[in-house]
Amino acid sequence: MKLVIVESPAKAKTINNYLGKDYEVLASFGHVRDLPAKDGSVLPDEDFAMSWEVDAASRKRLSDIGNALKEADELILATDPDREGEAISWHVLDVLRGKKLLKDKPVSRVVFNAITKAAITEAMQHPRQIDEPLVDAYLARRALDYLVGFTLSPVLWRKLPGSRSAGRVQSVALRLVCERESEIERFRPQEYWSVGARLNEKSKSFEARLYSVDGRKTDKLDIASASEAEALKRAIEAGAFSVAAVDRKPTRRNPYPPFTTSSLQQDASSRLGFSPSRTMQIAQRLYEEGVITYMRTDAVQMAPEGIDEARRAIVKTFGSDYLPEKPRIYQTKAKNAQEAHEAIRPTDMFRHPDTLRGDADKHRLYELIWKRTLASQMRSAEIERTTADISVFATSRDIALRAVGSVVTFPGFLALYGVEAGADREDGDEDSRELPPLAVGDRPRLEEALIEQHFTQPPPRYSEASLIKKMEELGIGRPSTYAATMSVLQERNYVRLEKRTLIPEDRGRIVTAFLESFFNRYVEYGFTAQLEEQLDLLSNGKLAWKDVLRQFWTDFSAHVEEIRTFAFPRFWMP
DNA sequence: CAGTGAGCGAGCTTCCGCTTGACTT
Repeated sequence: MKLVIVESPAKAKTINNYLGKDYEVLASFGHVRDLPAKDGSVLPDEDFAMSWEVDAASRKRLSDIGNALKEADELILATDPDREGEAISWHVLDVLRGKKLLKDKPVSRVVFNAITKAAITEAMQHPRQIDEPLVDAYLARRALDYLVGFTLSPVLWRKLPGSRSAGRVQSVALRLVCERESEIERFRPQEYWSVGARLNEKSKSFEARLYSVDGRKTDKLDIASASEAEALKRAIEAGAFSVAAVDRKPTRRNPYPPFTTSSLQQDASSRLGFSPSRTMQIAQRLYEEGVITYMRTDAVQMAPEGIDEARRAIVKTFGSDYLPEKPRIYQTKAKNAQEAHEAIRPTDMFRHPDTLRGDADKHRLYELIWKRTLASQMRSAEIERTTADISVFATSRDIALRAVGSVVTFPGFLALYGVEAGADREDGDEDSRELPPLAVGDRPRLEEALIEQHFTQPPPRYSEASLIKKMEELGIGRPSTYAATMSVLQERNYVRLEKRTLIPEDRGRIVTAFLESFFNRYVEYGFTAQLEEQLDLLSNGKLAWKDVLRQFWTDFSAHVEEIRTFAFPRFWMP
């Protein structure tokens, strides 16, 4: 019998089915050990010695694994194919060796990117050993996070009473919220006017907007006062109209890629009103029931089986007109993506949402995943976009208007997964606006000249979901921790959630101001990205992990000492 | 003499990332 170790029990169950009787698959339930949450867990002065501690729950798991190992003649470590996965294998192996349970039994490491029979069978034929440089990169990451957090936090306690914590991830997330708030406070709304006309041709009304005045194209903010707008309105009212040019252009809109953790959290937030943590709780249940693939992922790729099933489901549901000739392949754009899993998708595309039993939230989330997955493989929507240039003549000014309309000539994926209003383009409403059939030389008549006052708007506050999206873009945090980071910022009273937007508390803003002033390097938006570059070199064997840590610690500790002993003026203390 | 209050010292907080139950409500 061969003993296989993976991290999650649901994954263990699936793999057990694929591998059959000669194997026993057990779950480690995540990292089996961690640094104790107290001082001295990493000792820079003792060559960065790290002390590991097995918690009570893991102790039980490890003894189960140990007992199974007694009956087994081989150990196969099959945790995720990324840095943290390699570390889990290393931790498990290190504990088993420490207990002298391994004897002389062979140990190997296998990795697969999708939990499918083909991928696992293939992986089993290519075993390797633990990737030590990758484990080293984990050790450097783990130690650095500990040293930053457990050094900066006490400095904060001392200098800013009431503050609670700082860290590589949470402090940057907090900074994003605070900087956005400052932008909003600095923002001065600017007045501008839109000018246009409601015209009529062949008994059908349509709207045209001001395009140019005296031969110069007008920009959004060009008409800044009521008097200018009214002058233009009078000129339009006095004029006559002629269609000078009509341009019809077919365009297409492509579907979105399948869900990652971050994009699922965003869409569940905007379309269903779920918080990221609620989304993850529901997704976890769907995963445990075997209904969806793993929900903590940064990959947009689907296993070939998934793509194939989606394509067959499209034909069955919509007919072959909705199926593109070739499968769509998506590329991950997120920085720092590890792509240890595939995208989040239904495990069975023929499991229609309406057949899913269970509560309403589960049904709604599954329906969103099902639709997004299916849509991601459907044909593009085809849209005919018409642009009509209309000159205004017989009036005091040289004015041109432009009318834009578009008609969906083939819905494609839009039949299933609509584009959210205002989601990614300002002129989104024009997608559905239809123009009458216009031809050059037509003389539409004026129904009404239109002017309207507007003010520019400040940037919006972040929601939990949009902050996570931003963090993902910066490569900060991981799918397994996005929701947790949102909770930390609130528990520390650094931010509060109001109408699903994040508002920084005074305490959060003071902490951010302090960190920006005295530890700017460590809360820069690119700090994690720079760290990741070093970790890449490390995992390629081009750097030694202790050298990376030593370089970091030399600068960091000297700087901390300087700030820690600096006598702040009394007024600093709140 | 009892109550008050100044002053002192001890103990506590804290990171990120991987994973579920075992808790309570």
